[in-house]
Amino acid sequence: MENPPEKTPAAWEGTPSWLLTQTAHHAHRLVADGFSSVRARGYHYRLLATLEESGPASQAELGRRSGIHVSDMVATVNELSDRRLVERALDPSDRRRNIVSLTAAGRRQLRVLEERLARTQEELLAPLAPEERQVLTGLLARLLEHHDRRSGASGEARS
Amino acid sequence: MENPPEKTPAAWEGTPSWLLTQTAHHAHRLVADGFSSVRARGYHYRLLATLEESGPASQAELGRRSGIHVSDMVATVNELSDRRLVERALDPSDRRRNIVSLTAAGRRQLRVLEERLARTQEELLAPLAPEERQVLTGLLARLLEHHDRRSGASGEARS
DNA sequence: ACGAACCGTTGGTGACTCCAATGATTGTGC
DNA sequence: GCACAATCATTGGAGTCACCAACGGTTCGT
Repeated sequence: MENPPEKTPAAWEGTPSWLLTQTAHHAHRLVADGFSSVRARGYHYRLLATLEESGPASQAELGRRSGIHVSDMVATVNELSDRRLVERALDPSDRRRNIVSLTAAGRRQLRVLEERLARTQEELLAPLAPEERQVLTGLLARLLEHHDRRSGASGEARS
Repeated sequence: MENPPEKTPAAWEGTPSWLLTQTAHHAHRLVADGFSSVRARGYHYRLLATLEESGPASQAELGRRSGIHVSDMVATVNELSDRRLVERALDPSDRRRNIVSLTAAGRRQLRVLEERLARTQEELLAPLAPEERQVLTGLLARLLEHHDRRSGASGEARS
């Protein structure tokens, strides 16, 4: 051709939304890669971590706590209970519910995932100085809180 | 129940990767919402913008320029050409290729999408002061560049 | 006891990304 | 010139994350 020399950096590449989503894509890939080496994915970690933090609960309750949609919770619990990382037991006091709880193996798996996750954070923020990392997380946290409030506003378990 | 009072903020909620992906999720939703009101999605905008910036090209070439996977390019071009926003013509000099080009309607649509996108950026960054916005985009850009280099390293059409 | 609300489950949608395989076409090496 | 390699468009699939509608079973409020 006769017009390719132009190295146009693409209009959208400077937009905050692009920077955010692309960086997040890298972050997600790093996390997923770290998890996949132990046959896990994001939902697995979130569920295990939620279970350890707030204890056994019904799937609906866990969904509220972890932000995982109830219908996705089914598959997640299935996958984890197939590998004996969580246990699904009937609630004798309410036969609608399954009470999901962490097994010893699940707790061990969680430790592994936490370690993987921590290493990923390092990798993700590698090019930034400690100070800059704080600035970044601070700004992101503010953005996140702002948008969480106006839409969804999840994370309310309190009565 | 009898044990919900604990308001555990969840371990992962402070991790940079969580903040990033969640904020990006909001960003993506805002952008998608803005686009969907004119029946468009991210790929449509990216393709239209790429076409305007670097001119008509084959689908493979457009894929390289826009970062859209070739197999997704097919569907994207289909959708846009169905609505006469782009044109798919056979390349007389190479019968393997389709030469995709922008129509007048496509250019108009691009103007609309750009306007939507710009408004979305405002919405996204609403809680941040102008100075903070610059800091954020700067940090994100550095992260993105870093990770773009080590993986993929796409965006190289020049020799 | 009846209806409302809740629970788990199934099955589907959508966006974005990526991969493998295929047939047609072009270019290259010999 | 011809066989082989490379390129192009296309199809079909996968995987992650998120969300929705509907179902039957269960419990709760009235």
